[in-house]
Amino acid sequence: MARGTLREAPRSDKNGNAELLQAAAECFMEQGFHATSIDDVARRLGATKGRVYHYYRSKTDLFFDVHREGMRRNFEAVRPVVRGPDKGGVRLRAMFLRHALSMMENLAFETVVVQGVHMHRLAATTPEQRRVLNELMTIRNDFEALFKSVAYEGVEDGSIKAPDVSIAIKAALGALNWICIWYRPRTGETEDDRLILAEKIVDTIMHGLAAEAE
Amino acid sequence: MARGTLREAPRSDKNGNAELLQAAAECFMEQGFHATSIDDVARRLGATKGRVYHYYRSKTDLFFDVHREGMRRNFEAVRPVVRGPDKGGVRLRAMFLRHALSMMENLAFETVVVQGVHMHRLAATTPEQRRVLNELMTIRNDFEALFKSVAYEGVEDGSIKAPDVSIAIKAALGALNWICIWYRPRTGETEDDRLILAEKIVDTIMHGLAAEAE
DNA sequence: GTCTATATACTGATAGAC
DNA sequence: GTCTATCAGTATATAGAC
Repeated sequence: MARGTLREAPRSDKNGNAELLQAAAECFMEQGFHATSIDDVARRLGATKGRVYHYYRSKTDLFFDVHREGMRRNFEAVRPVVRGPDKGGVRLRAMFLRHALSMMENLAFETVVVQGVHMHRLAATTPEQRRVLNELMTIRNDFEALFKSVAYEGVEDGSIKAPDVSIAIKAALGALNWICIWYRPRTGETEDDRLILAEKIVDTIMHGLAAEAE
Repeated sequence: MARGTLREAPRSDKNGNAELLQAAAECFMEQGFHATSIDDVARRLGATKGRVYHYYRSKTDLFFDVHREGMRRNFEAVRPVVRGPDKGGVRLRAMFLRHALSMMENLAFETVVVQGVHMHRLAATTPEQRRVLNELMTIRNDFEALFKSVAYEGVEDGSIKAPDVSIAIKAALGALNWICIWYRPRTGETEDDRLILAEKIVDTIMHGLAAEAE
C-alpha cells in the first residue's frame, strides 16, 4: 500500500468521467464500499477494470471522488436560497426543502456521502488518502455550518427557536439524511410527487409533532 | 457458500456469549461489516478465530446476532412507556427520549442495527441468511409501527398533529438514528449529560424549529 | 484508452491437535 | 472450548498487448 515513492496528482481528470462516477455511485449505494469490487463497477459500465484504473489509482480514490461530487451537488442545491431578503426561518425552510429533494434526486451520490461520514475514523488509509478524507469532512462541516448560520439568523430575527441550535440542526439534517435509508423512487414517480413528500418531511421538521394546544 | 447439505440450528447458544457479542459490535461499529475480519473480532477478545467459529458458523451469523441483540435493547428501552394513562403525545415523547438515550448507551449495537437496515437489499446471502435478514427487518418494522400507533393515538386525542404521521415518524426516527453518526461519549460524561442532550433532541422533534409567532 | 493476463495479499471457513 | 495450521476463493493493483 504505502510505497516509498509518492506519485504525483491522481490520474483523475478534472473533466470527470461522469459515466464512471455514476456507475460507481450506484454500486457503492447498493453494496457499500467494501463489498463493491472494481470489477462490479467495470461490469456496470460494460467495460473491464482497465478502464477504471486508467482514471483512478485506487478504489478509495474513486470513492472519494464520488463523495466529493455528492457534496458539490449538495452545495449547488441549497446555495441559491441561503441569502435573500426573507427571514432566517423562511430561508432555512427553503434550504431543508432543497436538500430533501436533492437526497431523492441524487440518491446514489447522497448515499455515498453518508457512507463517507461513517468512514471518517476508519483506519487503513494512506497518509494522502487521510488528507483527502479530512478535506471532505471539512466540506461536510462547512455544509452543516451553512444551515447553522442561517438558523442563528432566524433566532435573531425571531423566526427560529430551539433549545440548542447546533443540536437542532443535527437533528434536522439527520431526519433529511435518513431519507436515503428508506426512500426508493417508485415507478412513474413525478417531480411533483417528490415535492409533496419533501414538503411533508420539512413541515414536520419545522413544526414538530406536538399539537400546539398542549 | 450454499451447500447441498443443510446443517441444523446455528451453533450459537441462546445463553449468548455476551463478551463475544460486545467485541463484535465494537468492531462492526468502527470498521463496518465487510472491513471487519473475524481475526479482528478475535483479537479484540484476546483470542483467536477458533473461539468465534465455535459459536458462530459464519461472520454473517455473528453480525445478525449483534443486530438482533440491538433490536432487543431497542424494544426493552421503549416498552415500559408505550402504554399508560397519558395522552399519545406524552407517551410518544417518552419513547423518543428513551430511544435517544438507548442510542447513546448502546452505541455499538445501534450502529450495527443501522448498518443492518442498510444491508437489507444486499445480495450475497444464503437462503437461510436471507430468511433471518427478513425476520430482522420485520422486527425493525414492528419497532417503527410501535411509534406510529402511539402517534395515531395522539392524533385521536389531540396531542399530536402532523401532515403525514407515517412520514413524520420516519423523520423523527431518522433524527434519532442519526445520533450514532455524530455522537461520541466524552470522557467523564455522566448519565445526566446524556439526558440533557437527549432532551434537546426530543424537544426539537416535538416542537420543531419554527417560532410559533410565524 | 481499453483490454487481458497475472502477481500478490487477504480472509472466510475448515480440520484436527490439545 | 480454544488454538494452530491450512485451504480455497476473491480482490486490489500492475504490466504490457492492442
